[in-house]
Amino acid sequence: MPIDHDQRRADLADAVWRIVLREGVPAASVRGVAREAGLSTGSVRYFFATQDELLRFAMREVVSRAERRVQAGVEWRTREVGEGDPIAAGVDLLKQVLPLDADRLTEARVWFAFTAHGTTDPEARGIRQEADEGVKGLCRTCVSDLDGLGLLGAGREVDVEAERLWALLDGLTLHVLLAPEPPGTDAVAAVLDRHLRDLTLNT
Amino acid sequence: MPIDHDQRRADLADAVWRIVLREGVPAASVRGVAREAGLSTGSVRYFFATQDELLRFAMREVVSRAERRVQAGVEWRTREVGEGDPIAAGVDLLKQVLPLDADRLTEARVWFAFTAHGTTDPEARGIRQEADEGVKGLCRTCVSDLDGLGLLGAGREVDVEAERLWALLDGLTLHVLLAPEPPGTDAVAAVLDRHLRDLTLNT
DNA sequence: GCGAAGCTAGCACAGCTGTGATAGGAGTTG
DNA sequence: CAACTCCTATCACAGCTGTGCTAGCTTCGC
Repeated sequence: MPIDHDQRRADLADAVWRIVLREGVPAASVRGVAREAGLSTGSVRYFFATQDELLRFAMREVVSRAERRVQAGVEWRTREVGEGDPIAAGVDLLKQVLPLDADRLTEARVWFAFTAHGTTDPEARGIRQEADEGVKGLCRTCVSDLDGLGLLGAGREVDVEAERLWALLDGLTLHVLLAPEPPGTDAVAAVLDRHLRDLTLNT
Repeated sequence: MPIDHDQRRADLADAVWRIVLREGVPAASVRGVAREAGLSTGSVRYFFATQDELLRFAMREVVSRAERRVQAGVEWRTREVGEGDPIAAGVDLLKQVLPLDADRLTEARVWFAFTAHGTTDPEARGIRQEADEGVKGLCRTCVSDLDGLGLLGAGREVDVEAERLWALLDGLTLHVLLAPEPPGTDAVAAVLDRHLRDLTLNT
């Protein structure tokens, strides 16, 4: 019975994650990952010809997981928007990409590490930018939904507000990751709520 | 005539910066830095006993430069606040910590690389957090100045707004660093201006 | 039984790493 | 002149790195 390649690759990506979390991207050597996964370097290199390939796969895995979560959130959201509170709907959607529970915190940490690694590796940089487009789109959706409902304050432009909301979102993520005592879920949600509510005010 | 130690250490920090910019923190090996600075590893290690010491010094150098710049900005600002436009004064002050010219862009890149490295090295993490306190304080100053002038919108809390402004600032920095076509100075200033102006609106 | 995949483990190579230790060349001071 | 400090360069050690290569193991299809 042959081995499930996808499963193996996912397991190896998992091993990469664990090492990245403990010791950072540079420590994710082929030998280290092999040890972490309980395999030999030869086996690892049977599934990933080169180290870069392995690392990039592990990085893309972050995007995949986040995408699945957001996808589910979007469907759930369409109901909520219809039910009346578009602000709360926006907050709930944006919270999906913030590291507010253990799993997403792990993802965000790994993601951040790879982002920094992207300063060196152009392909990693590309993956980051691709994912960023998605998040940016999410922010734009929130703003233009408000606009569509006639709730966007007078004198506000969708472009500027989307950009601002996006920056706020990434800033919040950064602070949850780096602060000595990270803001709690409620605090983050409050900031988000306040921001979206401000978008309804006339300038 | 003996050598100026401070100057030498600064030169070595400079060499570290150049390597970090080109190839990332992990590439800043003792040998590499020595080569970059035109010295031998022995010489480097005469001024920095260990690699960590060298790296941490290079990281602190970012903070030193930024602090000098902001310090100057603060004095310049007190005049401006008095002259009447506290919003513009706030924008000008906050722009000091954003990577809006070549020098500050360089600093920010290096800083970001070290921040990520801080996930591994606790001392680097500490340096980041210390500097973050400064930036956070800057944001708080902007908000509470508005409050002091009676310009803060009704129903707004200084704490929440400072936190939000800080997140926005860090998010903007991140985007300037990572975006494929970074927002221009004007766009960033516009976002900042819009944000500060919003703070004067009643909720 | 036999061969052919699919997968694993291990070795070898060349090159890098941080750091300890030591020898030598300047320049100043006695 | 000698002794001294300051600074530099170099060698050595042990250990890590990515990757090429090969031998052996299972498990399948015939």
